[in-house]
Parts: sequence; C-alpha cells; structure tokens
Amino acid sequence: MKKKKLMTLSDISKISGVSESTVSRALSGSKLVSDKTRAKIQAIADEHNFTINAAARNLRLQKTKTVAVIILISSGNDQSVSDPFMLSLVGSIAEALGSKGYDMLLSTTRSAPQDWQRHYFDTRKADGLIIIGQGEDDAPLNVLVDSTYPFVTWGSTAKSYTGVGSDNRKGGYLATRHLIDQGCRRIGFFGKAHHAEIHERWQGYKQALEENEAAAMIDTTLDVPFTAQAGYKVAKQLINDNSFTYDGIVAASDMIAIGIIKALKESAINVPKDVAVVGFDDISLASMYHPSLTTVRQDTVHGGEMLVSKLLAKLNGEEVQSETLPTQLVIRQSTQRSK
Amino acid sequence: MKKKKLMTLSDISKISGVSESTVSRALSGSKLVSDKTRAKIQAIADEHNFTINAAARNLRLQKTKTVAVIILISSGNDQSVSDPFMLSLVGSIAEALGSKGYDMLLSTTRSAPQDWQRHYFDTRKADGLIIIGQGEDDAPLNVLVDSTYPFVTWGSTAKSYTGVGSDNRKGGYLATRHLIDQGCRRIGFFGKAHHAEIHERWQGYKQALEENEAAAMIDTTLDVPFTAQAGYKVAKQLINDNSFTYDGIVAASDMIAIGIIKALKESAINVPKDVAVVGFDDISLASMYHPSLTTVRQDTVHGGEMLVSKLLAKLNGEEVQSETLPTQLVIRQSTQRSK
DNA sequence: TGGCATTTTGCAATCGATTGCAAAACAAAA
DNA sequence: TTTTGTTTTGCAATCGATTGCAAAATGCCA
Repeated sequence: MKKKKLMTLSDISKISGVSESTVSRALSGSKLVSDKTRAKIQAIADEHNFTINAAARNLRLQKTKTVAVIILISSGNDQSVSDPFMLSLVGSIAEALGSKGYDMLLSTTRSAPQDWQRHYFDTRKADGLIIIGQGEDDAPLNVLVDSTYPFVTWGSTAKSYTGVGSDNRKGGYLATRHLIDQGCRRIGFFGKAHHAEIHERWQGYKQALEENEAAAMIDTTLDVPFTAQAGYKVAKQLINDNSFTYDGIVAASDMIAIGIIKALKESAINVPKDVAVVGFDDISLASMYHPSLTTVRQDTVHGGEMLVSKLLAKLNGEEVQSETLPTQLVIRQSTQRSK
Repeated sequence: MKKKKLMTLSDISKISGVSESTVSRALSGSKLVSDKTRAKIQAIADEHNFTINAAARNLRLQKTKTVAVIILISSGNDQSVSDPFMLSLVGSIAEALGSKGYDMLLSTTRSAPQDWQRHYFDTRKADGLIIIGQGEDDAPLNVLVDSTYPFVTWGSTAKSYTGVGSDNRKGGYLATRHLIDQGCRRIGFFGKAHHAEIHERWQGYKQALEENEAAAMIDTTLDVPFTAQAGYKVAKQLINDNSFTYDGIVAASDMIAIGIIKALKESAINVPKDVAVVGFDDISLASMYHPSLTTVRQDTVHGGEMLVSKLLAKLNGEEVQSETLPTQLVIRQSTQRSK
C-alpha cells in the first residue's frame, strides 16, 4: 500500500506523459500551462503522494524558506533557556513564521555549532537569522554587523543593527514610579545592570528615583541572573545578613520577582504590606502566583510578529528600521499596599 | 573586506589548483588525500571563509542532518505551548541533537503545515521526526504508523509506535499514596483523564485508592486542561459552589497544581494543612512556589537524550524499542501536614 | 485548406557537492 | 633503467527541481 520510494518530478513526468518542465510548472502554479494539463498532473501527483524535494529546490533557487532562531545564553547561567518569557517569544515567532510558509530552525548558543553566527547562513540552511537576547556581551554579534547577513535581534534597540524590543526604560520607570506612588521609600533594583536590556530598565528605575529626590531612596543594584533560584538566593542572603532593608523591589524579570517573594515569605515578611514587589515580562504565571504579581508587560505576540516581518522584509531587500514596542504596567496584588 | 559572494567547492578548487574531488575529499577528512594537500586546501578554504552548501550536499547525500520536532497542541487549548515542562524537554532535545551535529526544526501543530506528518520527511527537510505530546487523539499519528517514516514520540509508551515517556502510572500511584500516608481521606484527581499520559497517571491514582479501601475516598476526576489558569478556574468554581470537599489533590501537572493552590489561598484554605496538593513534572518553578510543591519528577534531560538516541538509532536502520523512564516523588511543603 | 498569432510544451543547462572508477604520480625493488 | 606496487588525483555521472529559449501544437480567420 505504502510507496517505499519517494516520487520525483521525473517519475511524475513519466507517468503523466509530459515533460518535467511541464510538471514543475503545473505544480508551481505557473500560468504557462493549461488548466487541463495542470489538473491532470495535479491529480497524478496527489495520487502518488508526490512532494517536492526541498534540497533540490533549495539548491536551484538558492533559498530555503527557513529561518534560524538562536537563543543567546550567558555562559555561566544554564537556566535561562527555560525563561518563560523567551519561550513565549519563540512560540510567537514560530507561529508568525509558519503563517508565512517558513520553517524555524531553533538552537541555543549551547547547542549550536561554534560558528553559529555564520553557520546557518553560510551553509544555506536558513535564509536569515533571528537572535534572541543580546546577553551581556556584544562580541558574538559584532561578527555579523556590517556584513550583509540578514538578521534581526530581540533586545535593546539602541544598537547598530536592526532590533526589535520593548521600551525597557519606560517599563523600568513605570514600575519604579508605581512603587513610589504606593509609598515605598527604600527601593532596590534586582537584576544584572550591565546586561543590555536590563540596563535600560535600570535607567528607567534610576530616572524615577531622581525625579522624586525629596524622598530618601536606596539605589541598590544587585547582580542577579535571570532565574527564580537566583532571586531567591540573593534575597535569602540579604535577609540572613540582616541587610534587607527595602520596602519596595523592582525585579528585572518575573522569575526573579517570584524567587524574591518566596524568600520573603519564608521569613514571614509580608508582600505587599512590608515589601512591595514588581516584576517584568508578565509571564503567564504572574497572575497565578500568590500574591499575583504586579509587572511590566512585554507583548510577545506582537514582538514575534514584528521580528519576523522585519526579517522577511530584509530578505526582500528592503531597508528596515529598529522598533521599540510599548510596555505596560499591570497592577496586581504584589504592590497593593494601600488597602 | 567582506566577501559578498559565497565560495563554492569549484572556486576553492580553482584557487588551489586541484580538482573539486580532491577539495571535497580533503575537507571531509577522507584519507584518500595526502596530509600535505589537505593542509594546503584547508588553509585556502579557511582564508576564503568557505562553507559547504548544505542544499547541494543534502541533495547528493539524500540526508539533511536535521530533525523536526513538533509539539502537538490540542486544538482548543492555546496555552499548552507554554507549558514549562514541554519546553524544558524541547531544550534538552535541542542540546542532544546539537551534540550529535544535528539541527532542530521546531514547530507546533498550530504553526506547522497541514500535512506536517509527512511534510518534513517527504520534502526531505528533515531525516526524522520527534513528536511531543500525543494529545487526546491518536488520529494524527496513525497516519505515520506502519509507514516507514522514522519518528519517535514522547508520551504514553503503550502505543504501537516507538515512544519514550515517564512511568506515569507509577508516578500517579506514588503521589496518591503519599497523600494517603499524610492522612488525606478525600482525594481528588484534577486533569484530563482521557489524555493518554494523564490517563496513566489516573490509573496509578486509582490503584492507590483501591489498595486502601478501608479509608473513605473520593474519586473525582475533573476535566482540566494543562494550564494554571484552568486549575484555578475549576477550583474556584468548586469552592464557590460549596462543593469543594477534598483534603488532598493530585494534579496532573505542576501548572494545574499551582492554579489550584492559588484558588485555595484566595479562599483562605490552607495548603497543606487543610488540603495537601501534589503536582506532576517538577518544573523549575515547583520549588519556588509558596508553598513549595510536592511533585512527581520527570527527568527531561534524560528524556530528551533518549528521544534523540532512539531516533538516530532508527535512522541508522536499527530496531528500536519503546522506553519508560522512572519517575520520582519529590516531597516538599505542599503536602507536609504532619508537622 | 493555408497562413499567422497565440498557447503549450520540451530541451538542455544549471545549482554545488560527492564518489566509483580509471589514470597519473610517486616510491621502491629488480 | 625498467617493473611492480602504492598513493594521489581527476573525470564524469549523479542527486531533483527550475527556467530561458526554441519548437510544436492549437486556434482563428480568410
């Protein structure tokens, strides 16, 4: 019943009694072939379960209809692959690509070949690259800048290459401002401030603090990787050392916020009463945590679509600009001190 | 500075003054070429930044060194893409593939072409398929069974095709047994019992209840999709209807457990004192929730490696068996009623 | 039916790498 | 120097689909 062997254009051509050219044209919808012929060929192709061989087509057309997505992982930190935010973004990219008829090749800097920057494009495995997360270091990306390699990045948009990203500074500002409005006066920032995106959030935080200099603020910038575990550990440490003196915390991501809150709870420090905590990302879990998490929402769906459309435009030879997407403060329980 | 044009084998052959065959052999490490020649050619290739064209090679060799991973999503439920467990598994697969020199093509049933079952293989975009999550319905997979298509699945292993999965039944049993040991007497199961994997967990749950028939138990099987939101909603509803009478809950996944716990907390029902809750998966967040979640661990790292090695073995023409991985109960706060 | 315009179809080259087989180059032995 | 044996190298076919150009088929009108 099953065909063991896969059909080729040539097989179909023999069966239908027309040339390969005609089969090719019929199947690709060229108007150089009559409807009658096309119908006949299409029927035969369907019947024999024929599919075009992508390798051959790619070779001939010099393109693959495939985009490689690669997730940058800071070397030390092996958890950030599982950051729900990034994965949500990848999901959105996958869908946007799928709807345009593109396949997605996914890898992380850990699983990819050494020379991933060039690998996918040079080998013609993909037509372009989407790079997620600039990490703390521009070096790996600089290989690509001023080359003609088609790529776009997610992250900070204040770069020399095309990027899509959230308005991190505004987000950081809104989050901090909100804490101040809630009456917090000793506000700490938890996150790697030298990481491009986080740095922008930190700048927003800084700005909010400065605009309210009347109040005595604490600007403590702690170096915390992207995981709940890291947030937990740092907070725990501070508490144990009796140096936890905040009444408000801006966490660089929801996962970090969750870790911090857990540490606080374990020490019977109440959130939001004793300490108000605001996260960043609005991962789906944020509303399901207890207390539900006030956070700055990044729109992953829009972000994914944007990345894809920018890249495809680029593949199409168009000139493309970076784009900053709006962020939005979502107020939930973790900062409601008033009532 | 940059080469606009990508080099081909033929270019390198011209530059180095040897034939294409020799270049090909030199670069692929064939011992048919002398070390001296190889060194010379290698140097030239490096200098000109030459990379093999995958399309051409694929066409010639009839293989792609690429595996397609596809995530089955139940149509209605648009959240399960973001299920941390699946994503963790995908991460592990990505790494296992990377270490074997394979690339990973990722898609979900939402973003993939209609005929994804055949698409990736027929078009020769991938050498094989890894399918994650059987969903509630075997139909899409049956297209592949008894075909010669190389694929392996994650999920229930009691199927006619090669699968890798956790010992769900044992896991469900351990979880339920633990609740009984903790003194729970009204234990409910929250999860889609007609979903293949969940059904096995449910069987384990059932078995544990039956082995302890002396105690009065409640076997309520509620139909809950895979998200925290769903767990929350169902629990909330029960509470509002005054029909929440459990003192122990077996949730089919950690996310569901988290949603349930949130609903309980909002109604001032204490976990674990009033109700003990056990999850399934041991996602990284389980230990970071408050209370930390007792759960059944599935080993995603091992699982991913296993899926990959089975598939590659299959590609290699070997006969391959399904495999069930052990599950392990991880006891944390959400079930500690004793003290 | 013949002649011309318009559609359809087919030939053959091309994309870039691999490999069986045969020829060339080299080394060693006679 | 010739012969035999061993390495290296090159020729040419192959993988499957696409497409410019030319040839064939068809339609239309007189």
